[in-house]
Amino acid sequence: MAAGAASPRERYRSQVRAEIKARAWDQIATAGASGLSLNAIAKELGMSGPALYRYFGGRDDLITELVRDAYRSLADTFGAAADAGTGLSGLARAMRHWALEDPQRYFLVYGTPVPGYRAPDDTTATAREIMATLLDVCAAEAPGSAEADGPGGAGTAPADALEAHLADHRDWAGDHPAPPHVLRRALAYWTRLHGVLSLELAGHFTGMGFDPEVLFSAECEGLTRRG
Amino acid sequence: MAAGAASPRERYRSQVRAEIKARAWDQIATAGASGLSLNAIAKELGMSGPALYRYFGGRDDLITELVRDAYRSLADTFGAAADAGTGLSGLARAMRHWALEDPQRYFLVYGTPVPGYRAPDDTTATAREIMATLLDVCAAEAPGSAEADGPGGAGTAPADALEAHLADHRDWAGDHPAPPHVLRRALAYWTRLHGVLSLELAGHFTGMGFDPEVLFSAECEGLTRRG
DNA sequence: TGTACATCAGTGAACGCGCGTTCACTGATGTAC
DNA sequence: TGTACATCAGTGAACGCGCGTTCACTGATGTAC
Repeated sequence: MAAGAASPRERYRSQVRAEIKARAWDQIATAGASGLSLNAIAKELGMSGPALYRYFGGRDDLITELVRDAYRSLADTFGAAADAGTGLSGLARAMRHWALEDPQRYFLVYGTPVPGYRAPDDTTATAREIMATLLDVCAAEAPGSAEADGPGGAGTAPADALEAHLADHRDWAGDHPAPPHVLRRALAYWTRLHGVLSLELAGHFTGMGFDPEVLFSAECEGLTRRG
Repeated sequence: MAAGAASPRERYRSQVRAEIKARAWDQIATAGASGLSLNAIAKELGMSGPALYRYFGGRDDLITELVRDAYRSLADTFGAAADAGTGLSGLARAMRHWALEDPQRYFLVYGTPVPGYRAPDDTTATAREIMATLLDVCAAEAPGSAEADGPGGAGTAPADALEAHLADHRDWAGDHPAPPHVLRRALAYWTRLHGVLSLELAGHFTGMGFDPEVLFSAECEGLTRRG
């Protein structure tokens, strides 16, 4: 932190900004993102509606900022989990924890897209950072060759087709040196986690009788060990 | 159809009801479920706002009806795919087709839950019907014993733990005679499909460079064949 | 076939509401000399 | 240290808007005799 000391005004400003965001998150948790209201936030903060325009360009700007923060916090969570050296399943558990901690934050990123809205451009970079972390951990953990994969892994025609396809379509991996079978595993792992999480968070397992965590664990390990 | 012939009035009524719903779907596709407006629907239909109250109790009733229809149409799609005898991957492809046909319909069922709203009770029954169909097809296709599963299948500790857990927590399967390893495979299959679909439909693969369909196919076959 | 009545689709005015946002203004806080 | 000025947080009134919903009413369609 080499930046000059923030002036009192700047400190105050960012404090209020943070408070506004906190209230915004509360509201999203209560009424969903579409129920977010500037006036309601202002009221909860004990100030008048128009005051918020000192801090955000408007409702859309505020939401954009929340989306950005949500992406950022997942990327950080991922980064920390990778540094902890707990491997792929550590990454998965970190993600599940992050999601359960605030389901609406998860949904703001991975939930139903609102038709008109476009996420800010820099989230793409953050999304790739997340994938890069996943690829790092995946590469470190992967067996040296594809044939170590089992059912659903290399050796089945569609999995081979996918690996071949990914070898030629790896924009999302940037310049990561991961070989195709790692790309495939990372991608499959990623989607499987989201499969369990999105259903769990949306409540589609409630009333089914089983514990989502057990299912999650099984999906966690499914791609990393073999039977 | 043994019911008595519908009176002209009844015919007209259900026609208008259908038209209202159709417009509602259009609107959801355009602005998301939260942007659905009775007045706007009425305007598009060339009638006044209050007229809709002849057909639905109000906005919430209309949405509830749409949710019910969405569940029903997926259950029917599943049923037809099962009858077609195209196996598990036929089921999966039918589901993907159903989802791509109208992403907002998918999201109305599996997307971000709106915190206050509760789905109508009878959707639970439809949801179980869907799982029952999945179990049927899964059971027909499954190898006779668990040991035929590969990596991520039986033989790994978490997968065994899941099977054991499911053997004791099978409310969702009703009285379906499927053995534990079929329960596990059905559930894993189900969540994996949703993993790819929810990310694809929400647009998280756009700009990544690969074709979601290839990934989907790989996940389709992953649990059904072995390498 | 014709008349009397009931049903019911649809209208138009009105209700209260909360929303995002603008604008001119006040008053406190900081800065420059 | 004190004064003059600039910055800027926050207010309150007002704007137009679209929303869901109610209500009394009109007029057409169906039914019963």
